[in-house]
Order: sequence, then C-alpha cells, then structure tokens
Amino acid sequence: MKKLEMKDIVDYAKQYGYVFQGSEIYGGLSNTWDYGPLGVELKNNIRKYWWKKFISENPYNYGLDSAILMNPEVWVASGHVSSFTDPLIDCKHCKARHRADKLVEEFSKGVETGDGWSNEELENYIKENGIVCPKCGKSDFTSIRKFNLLFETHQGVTEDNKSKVYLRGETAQGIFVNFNNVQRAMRAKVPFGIGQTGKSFRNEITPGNFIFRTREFEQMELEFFCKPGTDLEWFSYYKNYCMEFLKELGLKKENLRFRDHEQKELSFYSKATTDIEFNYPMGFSELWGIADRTDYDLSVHQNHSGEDMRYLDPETNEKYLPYVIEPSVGLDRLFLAILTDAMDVEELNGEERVVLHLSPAIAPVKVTVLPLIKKLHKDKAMEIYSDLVKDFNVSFDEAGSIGKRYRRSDAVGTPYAITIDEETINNNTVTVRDRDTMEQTTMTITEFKEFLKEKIKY
RNA sequence: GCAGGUGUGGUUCAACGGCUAGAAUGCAACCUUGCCAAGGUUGAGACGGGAGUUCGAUUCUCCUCACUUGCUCCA
Repeated sequence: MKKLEMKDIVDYAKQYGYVFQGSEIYGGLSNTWDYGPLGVELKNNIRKYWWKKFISENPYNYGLDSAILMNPEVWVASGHVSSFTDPLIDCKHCKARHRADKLVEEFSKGVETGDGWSNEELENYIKENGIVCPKCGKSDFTSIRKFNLLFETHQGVTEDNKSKVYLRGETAQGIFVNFNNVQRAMRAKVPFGIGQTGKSFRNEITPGNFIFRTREFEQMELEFFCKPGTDLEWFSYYKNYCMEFLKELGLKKENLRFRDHEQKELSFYSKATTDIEFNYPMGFSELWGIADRTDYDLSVHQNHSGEDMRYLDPETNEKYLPYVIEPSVGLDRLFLAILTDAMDVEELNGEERVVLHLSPAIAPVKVTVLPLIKKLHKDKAMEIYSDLVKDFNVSFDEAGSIGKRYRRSDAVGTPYAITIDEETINNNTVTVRDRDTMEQTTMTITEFKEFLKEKIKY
C-alpha cells in the first residue's frame, strides 16, 4: 500500500465531509479549517474518549473548563507576554530570517542573552562584532522585529489599553490559576491532576500542514500535581499511559515512537520532556508532549499574584509546591493522526476501495442501514433505522447497488452495515457486514444491538 | 514574512485571444437488477478574485487571494 500524501488526506477530508477549508466561498482564510458533519462526530468522539481515560475513569484526576479570556497578568506571570516575543531579524542580502538572540549566542559561545537583552543591545552587539548571516555570510540585517504569539483583543467597547486582553495561548494556565480552588473544593490530596479540553490561540509564524499547525486549535491538557521527588515516576507513568491510549484509539504501533528531548533543547523550566511522535504524511512529528515542569508554573503564579500556592500535606504537615507532570496533546493533531493512520486505498477485484479503518468506538457513524430492494424493504429498513438512532449514530442509504453502498460506507469509516431483506420481515434477522473483513453474518436485530453496544465501548 | 511552483464542475483531466468551455468519475431523479463500485434515460454542476491591454480575455500583463515546496519559527 502506497504512503498517502497530505494532499490525499486533505482531498479525502473535503470530499467526505470531514474537514473543509475555512471561509471557502470568500477565498478562504489562511490556515483555518472547519470540521464537517463527519469531522465533528469524530472529533467529539476523540475528545470524549480522552476525557474518559484521563478524567472520569482516573481516580486521581478532575475536570475543568476555564475561560478563554483571563486576566492579562496570568500571561505576564507565565512568561508568554515577554518571552513569547522572539526577536527576529532578516538578512537583507539573502532574505533568510534568524533569531537575533540565537545569532549572538552562537557567535560567542557562553553568552546568555536570556531575558536581559533589549532589542537595541542585541542589534548593537551584532553590528559591533560583525556577526554574519549563517546562510550567505554577509552582515546586513534589518532591525529586530518582535512577534507576539498571543492574540490580542479588547474587552469592552472602547479600545483603550486598559481593556486589552489576550486569547489564551494554552489551556494549562487556566488550570494553574485554579489549583487552589480545585484542591479545596474537591478535598483533593496530592498526587492529583486537573485536566481540560478547549480552544487555544497562537499567532504561529509558520502554520501549515493542514490541521497540524493552525493558529486556532484545541488542546487536551492534563496537569498532574505530585510531590517533588516522585515526579520522575509519574513522568514515566504518563508516558506509558498516553502511548497506551493512542494504541487503544487504534493507531498502529509502527507509526508511533517516543522521542526524549536532549538536555540542551529542554525549555528552561523543564526537567524532562518526551514527545510521542506520529508518522504523518510529512514524516514523524510531534503528537503528544509529556513534560516534567517542576514547580515552575505554581511558583511563578505564587510570586506574581502573591497568593500562597503551596499544598499542605495533611499527614506530615509539610507545606510545599507540588511538581507538575504535563501530558498535553492537540486534538486537531490527534484527529489528523487518526485519519492518516486509518485511511487506506485497497485493491479489490481490480478496483480501488477507499476505506477508513476507524475503531468502532470513535467512528462517526456506527452502522448504516441498507434496504436490499428499495421497493420491498424500505419500510422495514426505516423502522429499524428509527429504532437504532435512539442508541447509535446511524445512517441510511437506499441509492444504487448494494455493493456501491458498501463502498460508500467503507469510505467514510462506518464499521458495520446491515442489510434488510425478506428474512428481516419474516423473522427479524439482518445480514451484518463487517467493514474490515467484508464478512457477513446473520443475527436478529436484538442480537445486533447487543453486538454493536459491545463493539463501540470506550 | 521571503523565494519558487500551481489555480477550469465535488474530484481527476482537456481545449481555446472569438460559435453554447469538452470528458470521465462522483452527485440527484426515474426505469431495470438485487449481497460487494452492473446497465439505461434524464438532470444539476466550472475558468479563485480584481484591474489592465484588446473590438473581444478562461487564455496575455499586473495586483491580490488560496494552495504547495524550501527557508525562518514552533515557549
């Protein structure tokens, strides 16, 4: 089977109602995508599954849904307002773009530009030392321009500076600022976690690769608070927990791998980070980041807000800032991974069969109801359809030959098709056809409902 | 944001400075068939957007938008 390219995935997604280009009739808007009727079902199912695995099924963890708009001080404390602003300069000669601080650091090994350097200092240092463009070797740069990755907007009807607010750049901060609330309200004992899903916004400089990197995206984040010293244990626990989850979703083992961050690429606050990478059409790339963030987040909020964020251990009467393990995954990315992994173009009797091998638990449509002969079996089929919709997401198809209808249902990832014929009218049995094996079995409607219920269990 | 490439029905492709822009597939309706993309009839459906050159532009030029490849970036 040939490796599918991103274009194949995008075309497929559009054709079958999974993902459309945003604002398409107006020529689109860069890197925005709308989830279609099947896409939203799949996305909801993935989110639901995540919630079950990480929140409701997990005795340690609690859910949360914090606001997208937060007090701007949150983002000052988290460092997003200042350090998210990368000092970028362009080489006037070859048009390459570089980070000014990186140029300086590379030029004079050991010099830490950190937060302390202003744009002017960076520019002057580059000029005085004649630092050259690593690409073309000339020293002819534009002045530094900063890119704030946070979306800004205004609260209230007047656009004065006081009412400036940011769209959240990550859901995690909503969790940290509610640490005390959740701990007290739920009488939670460390270790415990708080998780939430929701939209976040970042002005990425280079979005792209379909829904892999967009400026508006949905995160599913868990912040797990544990006692310092136990953090590495929990870190490795969650590495495995996440990988387990991905396999349960049906992702193929060979398309997944761990990648530990090297010491030098770790963020300044992180003790350890591991990515779970997936083999997307453009190659292996990040799907899930699992990070040991130490007590960085709670301590910056404690310092900036003046609130005590420490946890009082009821057994030892010891007060401490918990360490945080953060498994954070992008829902859109996971969606893309699942679509890529499931999609297959198979050779069948000299014809091509597009089939989406989605696990029944997350498939948008669980079963499609097909009357064998429209005239004779439509009424019975409708009756069964109306009965099934109460419990399942079901579709109905009466157009074209039976084989063609099987193919249509394969193409959108529906795991089962049931055919309604004379037997159904006489003794309530249907022919159940399996998408993956294309095998048929006969069972009663009641048996089928039980069968399906079992198959779609999360 | 920079440099290159590409834009014709839902999809894949064709033609042309000038007659009603052609086909396959898909889609819809009807007839026929009835368990793995059968056949027939009918129908809907396209030159990304704007400006310019021209008697006339889908075609040539410019701008713009989108997609795409590479670079820069990804806390």
